[in-house]
Amino acid sequence: MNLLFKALNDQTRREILEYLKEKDLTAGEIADKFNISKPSISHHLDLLRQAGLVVSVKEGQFVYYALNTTVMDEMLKWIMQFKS
Amino acid sequence: MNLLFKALNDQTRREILEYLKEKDLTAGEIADKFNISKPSISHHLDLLRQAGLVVSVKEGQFVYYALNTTVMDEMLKWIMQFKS
DNA sequence: TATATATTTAGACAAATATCTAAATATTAT
DNA sequence: ATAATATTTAGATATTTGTCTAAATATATA
Repeated sequence: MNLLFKALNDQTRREILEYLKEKDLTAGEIADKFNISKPSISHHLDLLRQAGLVVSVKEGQFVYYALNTTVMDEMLKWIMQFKS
Repeated sequence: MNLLFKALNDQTRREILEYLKEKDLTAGEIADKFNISKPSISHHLDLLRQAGLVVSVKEGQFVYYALNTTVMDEMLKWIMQFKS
């Protein structure tokens, strides 16, 4: 839960997730969407991966990132406890 | 959204919300539940208030804090966009 | 094999954050 | 009025975080 909330506590990372909602993207394609250096984006992707929010697959020289929403269920459940 | 995610990105603050789920509490009662100084708890409560997650009402020398879950709806909606 | 491309790692740095103690403010009770 | 209680504000400090540049690693291509 800590890693999850931490990962989502950043506008850039939340936007990355929204891009990945549309389709899988390489690290470079993601970086191109922001005015932030590639190493910084790489770091953001690492935090998202640590939280389980994305998975990465290497294809040749590219690394594809894809959304994994299953970990969000835990968070949904946590929030829902307050709404009942 | 930023303030909301920020407020929830802390174990102590999340626990405060869980205590407030049971019943309204004064600042002092909340502080008593943690091994953290009262000023620090006061600061946590301020962040929760900024996020709209709690409201406070002064009653005499006490300040009662109560949960406000309506702001969680926005967050729920944001998360749900990924689950559909 | 040498070069170009894609990505990550390493290390540095400024800004944000969680915490503390001391002091200030507000209210109640003697 | 004075003292006691509840809470917040102010200011300091160590840690965490987001960012950068430079370098390292891995893969593809000429």
